[in-house]
Amino acid sequence: MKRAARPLTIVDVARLAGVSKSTVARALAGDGDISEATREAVLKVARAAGYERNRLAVGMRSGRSGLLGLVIPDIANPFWAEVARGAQDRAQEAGSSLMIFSSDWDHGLEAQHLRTLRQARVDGAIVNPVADNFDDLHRFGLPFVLIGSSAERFPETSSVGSDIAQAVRLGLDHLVSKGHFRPWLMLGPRWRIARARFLRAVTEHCVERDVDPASLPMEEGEYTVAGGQAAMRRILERDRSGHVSVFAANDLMALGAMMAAREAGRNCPDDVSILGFDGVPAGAFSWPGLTTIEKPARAMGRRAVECLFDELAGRADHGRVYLPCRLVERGSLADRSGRPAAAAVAEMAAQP
Amino acid sequence: MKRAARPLTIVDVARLAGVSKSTVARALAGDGDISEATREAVLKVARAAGYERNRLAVGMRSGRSGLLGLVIPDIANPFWAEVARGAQDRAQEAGSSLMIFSSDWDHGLEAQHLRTLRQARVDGAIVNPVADNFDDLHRFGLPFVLIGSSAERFPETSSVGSDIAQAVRLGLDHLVSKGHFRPWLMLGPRWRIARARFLRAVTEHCVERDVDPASLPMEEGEYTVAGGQAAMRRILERDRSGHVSVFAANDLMALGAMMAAREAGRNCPDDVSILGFDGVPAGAFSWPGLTTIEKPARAMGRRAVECLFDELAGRADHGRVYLPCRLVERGSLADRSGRPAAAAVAEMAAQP
DNA sequence: AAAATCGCCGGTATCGTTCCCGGAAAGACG
DNA sequence: CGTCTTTCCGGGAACGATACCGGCGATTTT
Repeated sequence: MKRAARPLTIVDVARLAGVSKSTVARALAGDGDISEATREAVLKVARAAGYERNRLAVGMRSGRSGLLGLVIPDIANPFWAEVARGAQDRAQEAGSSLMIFSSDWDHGLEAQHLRTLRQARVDGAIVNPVADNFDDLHRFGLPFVLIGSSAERFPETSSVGSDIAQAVRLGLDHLVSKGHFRPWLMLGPRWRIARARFLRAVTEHCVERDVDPASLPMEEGEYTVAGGQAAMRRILERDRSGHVSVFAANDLMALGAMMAAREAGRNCPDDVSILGFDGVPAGAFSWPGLTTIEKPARAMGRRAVECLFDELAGRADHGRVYLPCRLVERGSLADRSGRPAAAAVAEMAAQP
Repeated sequence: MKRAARPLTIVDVARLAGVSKSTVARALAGDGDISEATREAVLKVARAAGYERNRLAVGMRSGRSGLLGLVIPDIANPFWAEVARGAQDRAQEAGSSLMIFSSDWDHGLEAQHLRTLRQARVDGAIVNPVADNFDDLHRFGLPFVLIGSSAERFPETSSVGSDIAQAVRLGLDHLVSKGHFRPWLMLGPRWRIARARFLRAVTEHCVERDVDPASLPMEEGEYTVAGGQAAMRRILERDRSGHVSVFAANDLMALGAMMAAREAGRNCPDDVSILGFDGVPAGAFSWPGLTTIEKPARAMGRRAVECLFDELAGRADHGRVYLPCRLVERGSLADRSGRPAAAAVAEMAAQP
């Protein structure tokens, strides 16, 4: 156990190998003017001596620190944790490491994190910006990639998100295929960017299918369990027409809706059908299991890192990447496709 | 928007302020031989010019990078994500930043992450070691603090964990207070260190209460939903004595047990009572809500960083810190304390 | 055969910061 | 007034690595 207190440097290796430090640097870099024989010899000596490259010094001289930044709302949120994991894995494959920061949807914190990243001389960053806080990003001065929503304001940067339009299509088609022709839409609060995107996707899909978007009933609430619970209570009050179907814009709201239904003595999926959106792990443990549309969180993280590398390499196409979502069927949606046609027509005609 | 492509250096600030770079360094450091007047002036110039300290260079020259490492099994696991969040917050308060790595319970990956941390010249690290992989840690060569379990093998390093003994006491006392005198113990697999600690705590508590530990029935399985489900099926097969109570060593297992009970047509909490251990968020959304013992994950993260700072400052007492757990009552535990005494006695006498 | 090219390597400057040393100015004291 | 501290600041040497330049043989070109 005689590990040297002070780590070895490149000149130590050079002395041990009987070459100059330039040669050692070339051997380590792997691409310089060096013969295969000496490279092997040098690397062998370096390994045997337990040399480990000082990435601080490398970053300082070469201008590339090998560090990447990730600024997300909250690492303790399961969705963002998945994103972080994907980014982490991809960064590691490329030999860089990730510095993760949680902004808690707070402008000041976000600005502070961006400053920290600049001081750490990260090569670039992946950011999910707090709504309306684009000034700090504009003066960030380093390459970055957006993740999540709200990419509209940055025409010159690339971004990675989930394909909301495709997800909504998937959800509505599934609802219809199970015999739910007029589902309630449970939306988030008006100031959230995600709400507008969700609603727009619904409208477009309705137009494609020759359905009047205005015919779909709506309720709204916070993107939380409590918000979904409250919204569901209002829905159950307004809708007395037998089976109630709900398409929630968020899994937590969907879970809340499930709880509200139970409180009201309604059984899911017999009396109430619920479709969620996100794919949080908790949805698998509820009863019944939450049928939902899963966002590709981990893949988004991976892809964002790849986009950032493109940006860094100068071969940036500034594209928007929208990754497809996946339907996860569990048990919260009743199959009503076998009902007599008359019943379906009656439901469609009913006014809540 | 004319941000300089190349960031300013300390000599730029020196030129702007009309002093030497040493003086600027002193002003920035905040404690050197410098008059209050010049410090103010220099800082003002630095701020106005948008100077930002290069932490790479600082780390290189001073030997302290301001970087901390955190190696955990999986950042996408809600428990570890909470730990990471706590560590992150505390590190930020102290002006350092955290590099997080997921080992996936894999020896090779863990070793690789430790190497990366050494190359990044982190000041120290917080590690939840993969079982039996202590060699890599021993040759890590940098200050570190253990988090989670398995601290026994490192008498010379401090560690932070949850107080399993107190948690088990809390759980067993609560079970008894609700009239569950002989709960099943649902344990993890034999090779996991946590299992032994849990079992030891149970034994100690039983001895204190003059109960024969061997009288408590047990089942075991993987620390997963599927593992808990399988274990619960075996329990229900073996125990035909009316109400079945289970103390699971892990929330995921508890959730699995709940699902198995439902499959078997048993109602929770009327026919079956379940107590979990961990405090994962999903437990709040199950039906019924999972009564559980919550580990102070975020506090553990914070505390681990503080211990690491102590270690770095040389004032390490190499202590073991065990943070208390908290009982969270939801609905998975029936209150049977009001039953006639005869029934309770009969239950205690019954053989599964 | 002289000149140009090429592969491979060593020496030196440099990245941005901190640390140490020495010196100038200012105050203290006999 | 001379000397001795004390306070404050500037100059240079590191830290560990890479970038660049130039040199030396060996090979190729004209």
